[in-house]
Amino acid sequence: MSERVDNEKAAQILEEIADMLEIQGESVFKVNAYRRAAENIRSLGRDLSSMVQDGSIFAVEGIGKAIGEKITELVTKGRLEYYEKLSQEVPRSLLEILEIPDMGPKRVKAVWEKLKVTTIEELEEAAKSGRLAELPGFGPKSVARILAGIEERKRALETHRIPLVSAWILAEMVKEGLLGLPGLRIEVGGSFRRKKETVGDLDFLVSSHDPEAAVERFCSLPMVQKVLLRGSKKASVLFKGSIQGDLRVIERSRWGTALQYFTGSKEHNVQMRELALKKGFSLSEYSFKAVDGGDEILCAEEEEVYAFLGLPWILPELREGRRAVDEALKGNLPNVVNEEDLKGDPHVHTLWSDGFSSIEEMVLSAKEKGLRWIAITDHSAALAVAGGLDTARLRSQMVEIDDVNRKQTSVRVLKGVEAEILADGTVDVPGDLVDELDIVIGSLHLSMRQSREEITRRYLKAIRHPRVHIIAHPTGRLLGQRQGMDADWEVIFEEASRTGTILEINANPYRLDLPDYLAALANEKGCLFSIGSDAHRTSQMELLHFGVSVARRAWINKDRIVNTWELDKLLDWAKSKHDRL
DNA sequence: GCCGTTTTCGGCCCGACTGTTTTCAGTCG
Ligand SMILES: Nc1nc2c(ncn2[C@H]2C[C@H](O)[C@@H](COP(=O)(O)OP(=O)(O)OP(=O)(O)O)O2)c(=O)[nH]1
Ligand SMILES: [Mg+2]
Ligand SMILES: [Mg+2]
Ligand SMILES: [Zn+2]
Repeated sequence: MSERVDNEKAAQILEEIADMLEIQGESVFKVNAYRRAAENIRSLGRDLSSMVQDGSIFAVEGIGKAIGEKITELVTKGRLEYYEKLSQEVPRSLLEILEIPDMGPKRVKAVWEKLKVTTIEELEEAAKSGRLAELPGFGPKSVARILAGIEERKRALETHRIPLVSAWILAEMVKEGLLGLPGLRIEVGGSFRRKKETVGDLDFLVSSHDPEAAVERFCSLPMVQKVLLRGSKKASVLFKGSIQGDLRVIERSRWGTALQYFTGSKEHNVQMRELALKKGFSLSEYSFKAVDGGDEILCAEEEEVYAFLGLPWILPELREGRRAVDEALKGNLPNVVNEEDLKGDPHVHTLWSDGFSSIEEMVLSAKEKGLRWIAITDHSAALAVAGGLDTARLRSQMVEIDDVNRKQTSVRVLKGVEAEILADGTVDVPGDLVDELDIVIGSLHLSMRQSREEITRRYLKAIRHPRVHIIAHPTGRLLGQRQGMDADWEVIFEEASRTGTILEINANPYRLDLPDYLAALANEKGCLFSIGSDAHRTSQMELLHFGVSVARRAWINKDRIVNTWELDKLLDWAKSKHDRL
């Protein structure tokens, strides 16, 4: 019996194949082809199995005949002979050694062949016994670095990616610590600037009149646990908490090319550099250099880099993979949403259920943010654990909302509910009051461990409900804590699109749900979106921008996001749902 | 292994830092 191979699993297998091939000494281009295919599969919203069925898998960038056939075998049979054969040849534990800093494929191959080392424990033993230092290319210093890497790995248990919001706090501390450098310009690049939901490290780009001092200050920041590497132009450190920090120092006149480089993604950089080569220039973080040895062109701002290649400036959130340059050349970049475009927040909790702020406090917070309306959407009765409101309490809440709306008019308060989608797909909408509700959110907190088929059926039923306007946090994932539910998202999104049921991008930074890659699929299916703070206290309304980032990363045009609509349009849209069924 | 408004074969981004090396390979960003 074999398990269903989902996209993530398939991507992992392709990455393992890449690692194993690389250890065997295969061509880096072949190895990169597997890595690129894996990366592209991760960004697919559609299930591989359905793409194998209709053959569209072969149309995915970076997937040709060989890899396409392997994926086909993998998802139809649940196993892949080529992978199993490779796994026989290359011990799996060698792939763990690859995770030790400074242990790349060449060195892993060397210790395996010459010292018969296949595990981290054996590597540690070989290092301590002095055998490792005798290998060509190794010496006392590299052995010490490797041992330190092994120790750090034991200490940190898991070197994992951290949520964007946690990185934010650390980044602010680092920036503060560098204040006062002469002529300082600083920006966080990498996945942080691209607003990826998690970041693997923090990448700081700095220019200063005193570059040496910049490196020095960075390496001696109080939150630095260890300096991993330090030169005149860059440094890498391990912050306390085992998150890595990379610093790159650059002349102000080269800021544009440097920021473009350090923002990535790697694939985007490669594509930019390939495009430059086609135009006869070699692009690096320093400049464009004419390949024929002619002039060097410096770019002080990022816009100039893109302009030089005939491209509009590309938003960092769009710079994943190789899509952005292709679409930019065709003039197909999305008209993305900005936080200022949001006129309201359609998902807010209060003291009435499991929130910690009153309706009035939430209104005040919304007003400060410049919002013109919010929807109070406390939980429905079925979610008793979260203090769900029965009909009587909901009626009382409505009285309070009317009252708040009378007292002030700057923020219009909508009457809503976050209604539980029950195990059989019926929605816990309070029948008596349904005509008085402006907005009904349907969401699922109970029986989340049902099968893929059952979850899909539940959502389809909820989407077909004439009163359910928004489906909130569809996958139910909690970053770093809980995997999202499995469901046939393609079918769900098609039905949401057909019925005009709005899909939420939950802006809570531990949810970000829909996640970017699924929101992108829903966008292709023509769905509408709402960005909801799901605030349970006033301060959480400040988190809306995380949802904005997800929407941008999903290439959604702002007119598909209902927060940007005039309120009347949204209310009309909600009222007319039965016409679209 | 993938890919192609100059290609179906011959390319595939470019540079910093480290340690070990007598001139550069390996790793990483
Ligand atoms: N041209 C080029 N640029 C690279 C390469 N590797 C990394 N970069 C650039 C682009 C990356 O966004 C940036 C920072 O590298 P990181 O390894 O920190 O990656 P990134 O921040 O994108 O993702 P992360 O969340 O840290 O794993 O450096 C490369 O091989 N070539
Ligand atoms: Mg990074
Ligand atoms: Mg980095
Ligand atoms: Zn909620």
